[in-house]
Amino acid sequence: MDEFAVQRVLLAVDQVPPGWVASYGDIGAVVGVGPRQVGAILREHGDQVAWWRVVSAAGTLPAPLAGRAAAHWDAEGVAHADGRVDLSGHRVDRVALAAAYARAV
DNA sequence: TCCGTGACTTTAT
DNA sequence: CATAAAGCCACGG
Repeated sequence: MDEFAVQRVLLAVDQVPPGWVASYGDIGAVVGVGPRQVGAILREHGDQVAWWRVVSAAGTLPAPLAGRAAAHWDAEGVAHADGRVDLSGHRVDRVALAAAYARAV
């Protein structure tokens, strides 16, 4: 396991503000790892960050996770239906995320 | 080193 | 909207 990649991914997820979401691809592009690796990292260290703010490009998450994320989405005002987030109005700008990440490093 | 696997993505049917 | 296919990258056997 590449611990440096883990740290970068967790830090990037930390830059997603409440009420907003990013896709695995967004996070991966910012920290320089493949989207699949982002998922693998969140699977093991997701409990340390706001994992519900990271969803697939289609706005979905595996069934069990979508169920638990729903409460957070409601609490933060993220529009969603049938376990699927509405990315049209809550997806963070990839450039802004990269900038926030750069400041946080 | 080859191969299967996965919280993925994009394009084409 | 549902499938399929190909690309993707790191990990473990």
